[in-house]
Amino acid sequence: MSLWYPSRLSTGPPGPNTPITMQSQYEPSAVEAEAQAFWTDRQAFAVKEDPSRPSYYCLCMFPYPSGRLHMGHVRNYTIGDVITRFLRMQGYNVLQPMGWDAFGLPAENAAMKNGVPPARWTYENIAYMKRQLQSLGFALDWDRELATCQPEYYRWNQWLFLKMLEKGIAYRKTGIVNWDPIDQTVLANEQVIDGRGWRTGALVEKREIPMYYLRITAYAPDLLDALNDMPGWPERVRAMQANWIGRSEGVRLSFPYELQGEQRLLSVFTTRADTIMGVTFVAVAAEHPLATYAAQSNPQLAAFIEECKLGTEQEAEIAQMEKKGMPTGLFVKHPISGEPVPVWVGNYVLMTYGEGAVMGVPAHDERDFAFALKYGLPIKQVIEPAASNAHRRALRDGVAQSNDTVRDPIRPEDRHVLEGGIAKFSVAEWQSWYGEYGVLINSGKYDGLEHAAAIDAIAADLSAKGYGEKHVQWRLRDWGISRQRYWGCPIPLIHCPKCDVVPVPEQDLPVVLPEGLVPDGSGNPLNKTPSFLDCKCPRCGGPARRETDTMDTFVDSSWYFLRFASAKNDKAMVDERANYWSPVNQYIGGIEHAILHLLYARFWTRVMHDMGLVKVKEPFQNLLTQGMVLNDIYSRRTGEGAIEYFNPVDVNVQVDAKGARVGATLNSDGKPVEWEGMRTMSKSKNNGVDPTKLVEQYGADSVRLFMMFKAPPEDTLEWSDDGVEGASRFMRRLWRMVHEHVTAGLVSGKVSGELTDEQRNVRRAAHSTLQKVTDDLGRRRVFNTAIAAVMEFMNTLSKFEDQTPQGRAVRQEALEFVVQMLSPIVPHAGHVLWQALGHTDPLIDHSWPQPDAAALVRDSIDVVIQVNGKLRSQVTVEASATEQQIREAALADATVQKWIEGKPVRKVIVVKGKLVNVVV
RNA sequence: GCGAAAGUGGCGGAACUGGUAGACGCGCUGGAUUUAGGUUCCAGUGGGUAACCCCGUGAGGGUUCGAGUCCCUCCUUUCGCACCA
Repeated sequence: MSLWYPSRLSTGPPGPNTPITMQSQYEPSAVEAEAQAFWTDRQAFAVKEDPSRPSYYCLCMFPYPSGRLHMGHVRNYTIGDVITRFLRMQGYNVLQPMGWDAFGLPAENAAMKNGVPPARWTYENIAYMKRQLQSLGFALDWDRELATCQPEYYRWNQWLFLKMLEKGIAYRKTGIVNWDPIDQTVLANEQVIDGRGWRTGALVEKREIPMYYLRITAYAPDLLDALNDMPGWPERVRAMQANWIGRSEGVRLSFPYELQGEQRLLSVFTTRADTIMGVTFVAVAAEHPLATYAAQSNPQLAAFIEECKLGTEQEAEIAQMEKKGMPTGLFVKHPISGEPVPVWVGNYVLMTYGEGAVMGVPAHDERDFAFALKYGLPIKQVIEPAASNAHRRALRDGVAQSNDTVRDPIRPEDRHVLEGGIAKFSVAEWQSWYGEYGVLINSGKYDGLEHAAAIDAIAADLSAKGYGEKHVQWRLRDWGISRQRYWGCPIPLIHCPKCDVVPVPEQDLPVVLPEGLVPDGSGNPLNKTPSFLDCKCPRCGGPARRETDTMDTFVDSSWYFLRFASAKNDKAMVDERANYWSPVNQYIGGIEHAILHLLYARFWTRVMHDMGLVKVKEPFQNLLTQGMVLNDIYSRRTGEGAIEYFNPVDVNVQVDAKGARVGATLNSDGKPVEWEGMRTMSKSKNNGVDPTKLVEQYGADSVRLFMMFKAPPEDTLEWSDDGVEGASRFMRRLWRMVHEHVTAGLVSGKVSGELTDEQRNVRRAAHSTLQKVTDDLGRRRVFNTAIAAVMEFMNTLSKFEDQTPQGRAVRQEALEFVVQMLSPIVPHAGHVLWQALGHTDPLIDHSWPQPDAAALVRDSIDVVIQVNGKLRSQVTVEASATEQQIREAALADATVQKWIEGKPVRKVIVVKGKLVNVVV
């Protein structure tokens, strides 16, 4: 239903100077209803593969259907929509799909709270959130919608998992999980609070259970190398991924020992083999076989090991907890000196990284130092650190000469103190040693060698003895995908008492997850569901039991973008259409996914590529990581340490005469509340903003405009109601400007003939604004500066009052530019204003305008003049002025003369078209 | 702890390639319109100073004719750390 021109789009253009009746008031709800109805009726954003046109795949990370859209979603999808609409106007065949990351823990938590099956909760959330998305006017192809909890989707997880199993990419081994002994259930990390189960408060135990892993480590070198060839990704994301994959070159070496009459080896990996003569102990993980052996005859040690096993597996916590250890009483032999080295159990040694054992060199490693100091272990210096940063870097990079002098050596009197046990030296002294490269001392035949040469020599000797070799170690671990939970994709395996683990045959896929179950917190409900559990062994036909573990939800999100491109194919996981659309040209989502999701998707795509399913290997060509949305937090202490949080809309902020914040009070009682700064919107801090209410109050366009204007896409965005108000004010201003113009009669925007100076200036501003906005939206992908440029131009245009036919033509062209430039951001208003300006073609099908080079030409340029680098004056010169002419004009300027009076001019620097610097 | 990033007016930000610091907006101040509030419009708004000018981009050094931008040291804040998604 159209409120303004019921038949405009079918009856052709009005004649020149036809009086126009346009609603004088901007009513966003009516405008948005009309534009959305128009797009829906035409299925304007459903796209087909068309090899004759350049394709563009613009994708935002699909949401978890948590119940309601939050402002982070709105920001994410608005960025994607602006890019989509801009590129569509540039002539691309643009795919922008949407779906739902529908499996996951929150649905189970909701089920426990409300007794509603996760499936129902999820589908209701999807329905609600879909309406919210539609109200924001995103140019989405809803024909390709998918939810990962649908069997039509997850059957292909299962299918590919079985293929991976065949190829050895998927395999079974044991892994450690958090076990709640009261609820008899496995907990996620976020369900463990201070080492206790979130519901039961029971001390959480670690359990080893069989799980399935995907061999992502086999792809580690390729995943790392390819990062160098991904210019469309932010540097920091590539750096984070590279660190995560963590390639490190070093030496794997072994400490021989005798146990129960047998010769064995204790292996460690180190990047600092040059410090090997400084080893004074070896630490092993609590789970290490040597620790287990020693504990058999040592109850104290056994107790300590149990304590370690209770501890966290989380890297962040391990790194920050107190380093504790206990001697095993066992000794191994130093692989070079043959001297006995004590073996300790350390709570900071991870079984899952490397060999589960580390060599301790207290003099040159911070953690080892802390450990040695605490337990009175010897500290032996074996590296003389280089004095200067430059020299240190040179040593590290292997470019230092071996005869480079080492300045500022440790004084000999400091040295001997260290060799006899607990050191009596200052930590400041010692700190200059650790983590540094230098020249070896106290290392026998290796004395005098520098870092790289020392490692070479030591590795060669170890290799000759069979005690070690150079080795490349990766930090990346294989991807454990088993989850002992209900609401996920079933792992398609069957346990047969006779045949062990048997894959579900391909023709029996999908293994459908029963949707009616309600988890109650005591383990996976699938284990109590015989209709799911009981089955026949596909191999022997005997009674068997179905696997009840489900897959990590990162599996679902590792290939959904390929499925969007192969939507609704019930015969295959993906098809030729995926090759038309992929890679995703622009991927947009939160920085919090910088490592895991993006790395898993890169891995999964490579696996599909290697199986010949898709041509693409690297799934995301360009990546934009949008920042978070923050809001103020207001609170009040309510005695007994309890804190009550108040929503910012209920708070009145007091400011001083300059507008600086001086305090805040609660609207309802007028009493002060405390401002705790700005944080991400959350329920617990009561600082959320409901997108639906905002759309009702201001309209989707104002909300979109505010979010794009407030901050660059990658930065955090601070919510402000005043800011949305400002965006709304701008929309009314835009509306009024077009209204005033068109009610005076329509004119053509084709400008020809002689223009006055003012007309030329306005026209130049219009075209240069268009040039800037095109660059900002396209190459730079920043929207706040594009909007600012349009605002600035509108300030110019509002001062232009020329009502001559020529002046009105200039204004018509300018307003058409404004509406077009803003239309990716405020598409509803754009749609209606475009018609108001007399156009019969819908704006979404109109191509993006091109600036006219002739309109951009300037006759004169303002040149800034500095004297000794300080701004002193300004002159206007002809655009064609030579460097010599600019210099003369600058020196002739009266103000400049005053500043250089009596001083000889030493130098004059001329930056063409911009600036002159006179040095006196 | 390790890894990654960011610090510019009262606030969000702009300055893209080393070249006029503070565009644009919010807030604030004064004025016009209005019965009033709101809306709208006009003017002003980094600090110091009577003024000329001086000082100013987290702190301190450096390179340069010229530094928010490049280099070094330090401080603060935010994000990630493998079962939240």
